[in-house]
Amino acid sequence: MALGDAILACLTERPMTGYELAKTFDSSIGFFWKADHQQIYRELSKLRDRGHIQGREVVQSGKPNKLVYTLTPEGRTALRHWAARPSTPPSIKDDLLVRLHALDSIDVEPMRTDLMARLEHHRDRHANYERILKKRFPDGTAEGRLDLGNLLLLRLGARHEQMVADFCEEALEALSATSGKATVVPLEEGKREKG
Amino acid sequence: MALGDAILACLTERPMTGYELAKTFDSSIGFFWKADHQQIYRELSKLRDRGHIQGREVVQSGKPNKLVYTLTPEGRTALRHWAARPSTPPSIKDDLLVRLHALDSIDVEPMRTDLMARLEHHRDRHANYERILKKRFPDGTAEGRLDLGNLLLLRLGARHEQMVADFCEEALEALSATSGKATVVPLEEGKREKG
DNA sequence: GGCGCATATGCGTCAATGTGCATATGCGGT
DNA sequence: ACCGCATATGCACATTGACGCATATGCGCC
Repeated sequence: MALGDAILACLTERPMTGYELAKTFDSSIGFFWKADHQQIYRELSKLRDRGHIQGREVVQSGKPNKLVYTLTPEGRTALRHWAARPSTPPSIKDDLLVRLHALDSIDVEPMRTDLMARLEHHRDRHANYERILKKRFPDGTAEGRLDLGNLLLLRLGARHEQMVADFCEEALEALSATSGKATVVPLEEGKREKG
Repeated sequence: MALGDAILACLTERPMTGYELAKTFDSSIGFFWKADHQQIYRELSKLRDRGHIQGREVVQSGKPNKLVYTLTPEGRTALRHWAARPSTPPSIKDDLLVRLHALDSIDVEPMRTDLMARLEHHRDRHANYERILKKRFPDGTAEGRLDLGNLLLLRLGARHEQMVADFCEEALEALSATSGKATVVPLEEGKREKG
């Protein structure tokens, strides 16, 4: 039940609707955690049933009415209880790693293409973190406890992306050295499976 | 369908039984990917139904007979097809990050305890990666394509653990500076929820 | 002789997650 | 008039994952 707690954590900042939460999960927290709107609405219903959050309907014209969710005292307590439990270190579970493990049984060219795309992706995200860091923490220090948490969060994100980007570069270099050496028969076009 | 492909990737090395795969997922690949034996057996059944792997029963005395699974040509092709698709960058999804985001609504002491445990955990893993690297790649270079993949894999693992460990240290330092400042009422004993 | 352990495979259930589809409406473009 | 888009919420289904439990047997320990 981690997504529920992530939502509670978001609601400590300010009351939000499911729609807003979905957008939040598309930016700030969402850099670390992916969740689409259905997942969030479902979790919101559960949290409401448990009494951890309270919904207040706001009538709107031209748009559907919205439900603004607020943390209840029970919700705050639940969040604190959850945060007091030891965390479980997550595993990485990146397709890239599995492919590396079977590197001599797969085709190098798609792997190189993928590594290049990933390199760009992680560089973009890194730049994004750095941009936000410069904007929110120009002098690299935080004042309150909330700010401290977000500063640390952004720093971790930046470092992580930096590290993965470096890794992609290194892997590409290493692959260049052996490229075309033991390449298997190319895949026939039109036979590739899709996601 | 990523676990299935991870299993196919493992079977490129050598034929294995479900039991052996479970142990593999507890060590080498398992550093990045957690899967218990039930999950693996279920996935093996699916892969067998698809014709990606072939089971050969080996009669044993004293122990239950074992099923040694081998990659079929179809399985190899499926793995190559899968590896030719672009990978999706995974999200981090670490409880620690959620807690940091809500840092001013939770208790610091359990957070510090947790960070210390995590620091130890990631240091241990880092040491483990370094140990394996020194043993398998004493001069830091790989010969074949398979070795190259594993070298890169271990290097990524080592760097990742190093980075997270550094982060834990930094977070602990930063928390020390503010500790006891805005601490909320401590949780009552016996009221903590469990996993 | 009973207990736990390693070997070896598997079922059942539930929570978490992912994907597609449904509904309702105003606004701006073609 | 119709289409797509942003706003706003939600159901249904399938897959994946986590957890407990079941079965079968030989071996060493106390």
